[in-house]
Amino acid sequence: MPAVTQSLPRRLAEMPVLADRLRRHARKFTGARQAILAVLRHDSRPMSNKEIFARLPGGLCDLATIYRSLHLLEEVGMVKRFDLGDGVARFALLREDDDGHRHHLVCTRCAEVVEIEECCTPEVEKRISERSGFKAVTHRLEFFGICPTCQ
Amino acid sequence: MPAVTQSLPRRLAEMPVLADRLRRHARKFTGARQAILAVLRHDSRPMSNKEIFARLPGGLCDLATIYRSLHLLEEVGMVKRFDLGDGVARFALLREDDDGHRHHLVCTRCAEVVEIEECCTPEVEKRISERSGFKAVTHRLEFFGICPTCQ
DNA sequence: GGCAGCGATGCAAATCGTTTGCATTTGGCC
DNA sequence: GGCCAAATGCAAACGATTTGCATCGCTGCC
Ligand SMILES: [Mn+2]
Ligand SMILES: [Mn+2]
Ligand SMILES: [Zn+2]
Ligand SMILES: [Zn+2]
Repeated sequence: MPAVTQSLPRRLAEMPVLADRLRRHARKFTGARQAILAVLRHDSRPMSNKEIFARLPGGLCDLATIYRSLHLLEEVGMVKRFDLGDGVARFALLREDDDGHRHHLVCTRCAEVVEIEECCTPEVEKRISERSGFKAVTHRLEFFGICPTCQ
Repeated sequence: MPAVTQSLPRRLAEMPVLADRLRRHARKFTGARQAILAVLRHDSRPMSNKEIFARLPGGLCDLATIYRSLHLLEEVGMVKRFDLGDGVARFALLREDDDGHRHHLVCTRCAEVVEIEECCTPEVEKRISERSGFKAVTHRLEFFGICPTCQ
């Protein structure tokens, strides 16, 4: 049980609100999507397609549908994609006013994931942009280590 | 032509020295490995297996051999693996006294890669370790943006 | 509430990067 | 030169993700 400051539990949107966000984008609120959103709402830890699939009531939908749904949810800004360095995409629900920028600490033994509150690069990003001539500079930062349990 | 400060050209080991580093680990200095190291020595930008393969004199070795060779070179600390976020592993030669810790700025349009000199997290890493109880904390940090050419 | 139409889904096959089994070759060392 | 473990070629296997296509089911509209 890592002692890191977890970000405060953000109030998660109710299902009808999520349905609305989808319809606003001319997307359907299907059974599969409802179930996927329910899973993501239940646990804020970034989850892979397979993890989500495994938590769905048996055979509710095909794995391909999960992949397609998460793409769509990412497009409309309802989920954020994370790359924790193991070649598997993970997703977490986003509040409507959240850009999802955040970082994690991942145990390299058991893959436990802890959200990190720091973002060390507010001004660094600007400095890099100025020096390089690159525009729209963003960053991806993840920490790795061995969790207390695995030590 | 990005204006970013490229890291100073580090003196690269001569081929015989590289051969030696391999033999010291009881590994053979084969034709394939010699060619792969030559490619990496010629261009310090992190390169994928396929990129290296493409620069090798026609059919000098199989792609599988490149994969195996890079694993081995990584094991003995002669190359460093980078993950620039596109699902393809890239590798760069390491000097004997270099741990290879560095960061990059990647153009999301044309994939141009620029090495970044900053590492914003010397003390952050320690703070995170203390707060989380995780040991051996490291980090991976990459920047993304749109290069001058692609803007 | 019923309907048409477009978006969504299931299923299977395809992709892509990477790994691996196995028979064969080769570099390093005496 | 010869031995032998290490290295290689080739093709098949893999795991994550994507896609083609026929079918199905939300939604907006009447
Ligand atoms: Mn940040
Ligand atoms: Mn760093
Ligand atoms: Zn752990
Ligand atoms: Zn570019």
